[in-house]
Amino acid sequence: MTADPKPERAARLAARYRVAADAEATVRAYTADWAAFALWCQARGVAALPAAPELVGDYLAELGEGYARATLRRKVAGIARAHRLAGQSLDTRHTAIREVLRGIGRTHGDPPKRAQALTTPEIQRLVAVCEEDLAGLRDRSLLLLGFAGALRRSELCGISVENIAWKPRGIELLIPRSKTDQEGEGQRIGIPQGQSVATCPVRALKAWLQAAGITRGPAFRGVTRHQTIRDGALTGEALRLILLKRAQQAGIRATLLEPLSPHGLRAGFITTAYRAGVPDEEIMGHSRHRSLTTMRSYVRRSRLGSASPAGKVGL
DNA sequence: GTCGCTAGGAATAATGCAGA
DNA sequence: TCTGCATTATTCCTAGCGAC
Repeated sequence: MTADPKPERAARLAARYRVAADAEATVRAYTADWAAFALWCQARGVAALPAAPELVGDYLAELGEGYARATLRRKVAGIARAHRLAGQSLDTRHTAIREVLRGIGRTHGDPPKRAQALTTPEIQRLVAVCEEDLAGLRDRSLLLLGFAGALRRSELCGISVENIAWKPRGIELLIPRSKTDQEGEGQRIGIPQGQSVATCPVRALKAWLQAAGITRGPAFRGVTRHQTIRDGALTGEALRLILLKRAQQAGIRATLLEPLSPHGLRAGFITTAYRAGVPDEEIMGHSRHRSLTTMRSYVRRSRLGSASPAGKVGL
């Protein structure tokens, strides 16, 4: 009797889908975390699998002074993940792990760095330094669309011409996949025309696409200094470098706790919308936040400005 | 050699969810 | 409602590439 090939195929498919279940970034991070822990165990002549919570606690304590608590937490998740894959278990809530993490946080904890919120005045300054050549048109469009759409850098770089629906009063943008849409169901946001021609994201996008002759594929691409357009989409890192360059030209400076990054476009939109009195649910609908708490973390930052209660007590 | 990127790795922030 | 956890995206840094 020959074996039925179907179960074999099903097993292969299942294995392939198990691999695809986690994002590439997660797999990369967890693999590195596990490799580092295994090496540490090997150097001490102890087994990494299964690891006792006390051993993981010792590992964290040794790493403690060099890493942020967020990183240590992820390392624990990576080690636990390796245990699950091997059919073992690691109690990440064991006091030997939890108390070490808490202790490291209390002893060496630094305030987390957050992207500097780039609000309308900063956007105007950034846009003003963009020239009328191809790179300038592209950068202006990138900055305005990223801000107006409250887009993450991956979403901004991932926009293709096919995802843009031109409407009489603006555009409708289809975000095919995002951090909060892992299944790729797609989310649509509307970007209306701006009141000022100089800062209108819709006009800026149209100007860039027309000048670059882009009619399909990635909307935002590399531009060489000789004004030729590359084929592929810009990477997130390229976007960050572009923002840093424009910020330097515009005299916008980063601070130690609030560095400049493309995420500042998103943070800036939320901050500006909140200051303008836009209701929470409308902001969340546009920024595609599912959690009010997360969205409000941006709102708290905005209160550092004139809207802070501390600014209203007559000091 | 310079510019404008891309690629890759390590570290860290952002995010949503489950459970207390 | 708050907190902690797990997951994922982003940041930062460095090296390298291709076009001029």
